[in-house]
Amino acid sequence: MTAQLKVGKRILHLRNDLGLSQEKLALKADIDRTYLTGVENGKRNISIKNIEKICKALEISLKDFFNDNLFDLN
Amino acid sequence: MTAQLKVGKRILHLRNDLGLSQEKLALKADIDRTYLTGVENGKRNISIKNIEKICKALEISLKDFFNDNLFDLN
DNA sequence: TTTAATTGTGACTTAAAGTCCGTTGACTTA
DNA sequence: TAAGTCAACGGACTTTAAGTCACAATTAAA
Repeated sequence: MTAQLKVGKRILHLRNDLGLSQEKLALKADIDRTYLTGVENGKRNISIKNIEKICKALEISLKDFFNDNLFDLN
Repeated sequence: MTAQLKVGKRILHLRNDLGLSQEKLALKADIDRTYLTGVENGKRNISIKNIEKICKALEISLKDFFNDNLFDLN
């Protein structure tokens, strides 16, 4: 699994926890809804700036965002 | 402090722990030497793919890379 | 079973990422 | 003082992520 897909899965999971639609989250993060779709599906090689934007909208630190088994070695 | 700068500081710190020069690490990570300089100095908005490349070269997981006070909530 | 909300896709432009060439200055050691 | 390593920087490129759009497809709910 690529890193992009891991990031996408993580965002999807956290977004569902908050009960937000892609559109609501995209608005909150000030990014395009269809871009967020691409990120969640691992189609976009997202940058640290946009990861940070999304983390802020998800109300989570970068530390906690990556603190998941997904991001363990292999 | 921007997320880019935090990433740069983290890479620098881990690189020094391993006693590697920028050039050695860049070679190991298969990225450009001058690009790594920019990343370490917080001038580059690095993507998740390249963060992963550098983490592999630093022999650390993404989870551990971001498991640092730098990446706590403000 | 139509309507409405939500998510996914392809294609595109443009702004920036990333590479490759080199130079410079600081520091170290022979 | 010459030679080497290292980090930072710059110009000129090529490649790719960011960002947007119209529309299709899926799901929920009425």
